[in-house]
Amino acid sequence: MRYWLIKSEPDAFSIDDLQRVKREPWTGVRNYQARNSMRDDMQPGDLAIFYHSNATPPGSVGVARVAGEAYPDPTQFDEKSDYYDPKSNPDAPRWLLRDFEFVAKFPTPVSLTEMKEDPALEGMVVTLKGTRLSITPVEAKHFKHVCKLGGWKP
DNA sequence: GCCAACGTTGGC
DNA sequence: GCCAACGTTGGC
Repeated sequence: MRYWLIKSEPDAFSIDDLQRVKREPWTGVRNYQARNSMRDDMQPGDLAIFYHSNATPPGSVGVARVAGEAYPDPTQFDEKSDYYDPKSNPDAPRWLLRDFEFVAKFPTPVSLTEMKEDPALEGMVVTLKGTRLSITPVEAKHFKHVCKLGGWKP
């Protein structure tokens, strides 16, 4: 079992949206490192902190679960999509994704500021300066601590 | 393969 | 809206 953090802008897709739809394909990731995490490193059942970026305040708001295996992101072939990638070949798709299932919304959201100030979360990627990666691995102890701060028991 | 220019992310 | 960080692109 591995742990992850996935970022989403709540204006585009929030934890409430995930709670409503229950399961969502994580479309639009166009960064190779993040793609490799989804393609190679995730296992069905892994848990991920759901993080709101570009929010007020930014922070961790819940938990999602990796649902199923990696498959091609359909938006890369959709000319009308913002995520259309004309260089991606349908015979060898460049962008793969996973579905995520809703697990929990934290009773108490954990702001980025709070995470940065907490010594127990030292070294967690999302708290480091200049980290723009939308999908990052999370250590088990960090995952558990964020859940505790959020008032949720795994 | 270097690296300058450019685009994007995302906190503030 | 600003801008630091940093990934990508493309000329050479």
